[in-house]
Amino acid sequence: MELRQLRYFVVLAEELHFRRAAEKLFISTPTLSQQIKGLEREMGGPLLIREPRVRLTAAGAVLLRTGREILRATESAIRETRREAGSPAPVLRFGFPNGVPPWLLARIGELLAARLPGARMVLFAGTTADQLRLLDADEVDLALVRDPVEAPARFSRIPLARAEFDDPQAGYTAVWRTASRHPAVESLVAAVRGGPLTREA
Amino acid sequence: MELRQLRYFVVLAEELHFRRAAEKLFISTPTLSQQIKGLEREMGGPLLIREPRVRLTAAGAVLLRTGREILRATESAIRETRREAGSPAPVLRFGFPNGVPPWLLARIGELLAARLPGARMVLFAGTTADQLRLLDADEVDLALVRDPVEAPARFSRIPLARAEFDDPQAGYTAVWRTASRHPAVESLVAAVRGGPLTREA
DNA sequence: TAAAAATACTCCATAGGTATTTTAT
DNA sequence: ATAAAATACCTATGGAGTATTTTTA
Repeated sequence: MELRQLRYFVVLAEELHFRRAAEKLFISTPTLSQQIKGLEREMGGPLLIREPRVRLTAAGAVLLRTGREILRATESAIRETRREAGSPAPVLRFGFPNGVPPWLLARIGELLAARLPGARMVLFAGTTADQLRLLDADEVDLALVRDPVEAPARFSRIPLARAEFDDPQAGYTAVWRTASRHPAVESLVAAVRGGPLTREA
Repeated sequence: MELRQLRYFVVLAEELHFRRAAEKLFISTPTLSQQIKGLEREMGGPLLIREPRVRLTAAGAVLLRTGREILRATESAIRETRREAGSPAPVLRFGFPNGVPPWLLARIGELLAARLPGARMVLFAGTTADQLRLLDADEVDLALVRDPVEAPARFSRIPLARAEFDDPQAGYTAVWRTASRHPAVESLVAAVRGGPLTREA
């Protein structure tokens, strides 16, 4: 068992819906299916009944209870260890364009909290042009910009989400200074790496 | 943070020696180094002082305490969930040749316990020829045989350890029926996959 | 100079993706 | 007809290996 599987399972057990859970986790449904199957094999039986509606089995209920406990303990361990290491709770200065879908900001906040317990986000709204200027001036650590982006080489980027309701072509890309070693930036990029999230409406 | 990193760190914190810890974990020292470094990056500071002797930092001590707690909670969660799933504690019927180094049996037992809490091993000693016969008769699930092995196609195999003190050429290979879906066999093979363990005397 | 940990690289298992099928409402 | 989950297949990240260097008793 790995914590990743447990994080996935707990979200799925709360949502009781593969697609919604996968969206919350910034992964695809097949990936979620696959990871849950792996967990079920290790547990020696199904954790969820899939029909007619997704619901927990007795074993699933046990793993939800104990799993939450483990995740809570993990966050607390990270927080305590970081504090003892003299590492201050990281603050992510985060720029975003006007009109960004609120759910996207919320998801980013949740991801950050799960990876770096105690971390804080400071938000800066502004146009895409503003974002790049703030990045350059080192006034934000990470910026969300609307596609298409032309980012100079000193910036790194990763596609984050495509907002279909807005414009089929318009998506959002996270941009940061390549030189940045900000732990929250690293965590977020690691968490999101691999796949843009698509969410309708 | 993943449980794998925590398992590695706890063993390392107990051994206070990279090579010995790596052996216990059936991995190489560079792999251990790399995983511990990843953990240290996430914690924002060193967990161990490496010179002149490996010892814990204050942050490392915190992570050792909390990490043990998390691993204990994880084992308990697995055991409870498996019980609720109606999955009986798996019993691994394990054949081994006379003269196998005792530390190898002990390591295999530890690995099994970590992956499948509550699992039991039933041991069968005998010659290599005995082992293959027992496998064929489905009287053992997994057998350790001395190299070189000629195993028919219906058997799968994975190199486990090379006993250098015995004969530079002599190693041990784990063999099981390819058709076997025994959870303990799968767990052990997953745990060991990737690398033979070499241990002197 | 021996032993321990870290680097430098290479490799591959598997987490994760897209496309498609199956199943149930 | 539609939506949800699973399946099939492919890609590529990063865990793990071997070989080598650095460092310190």
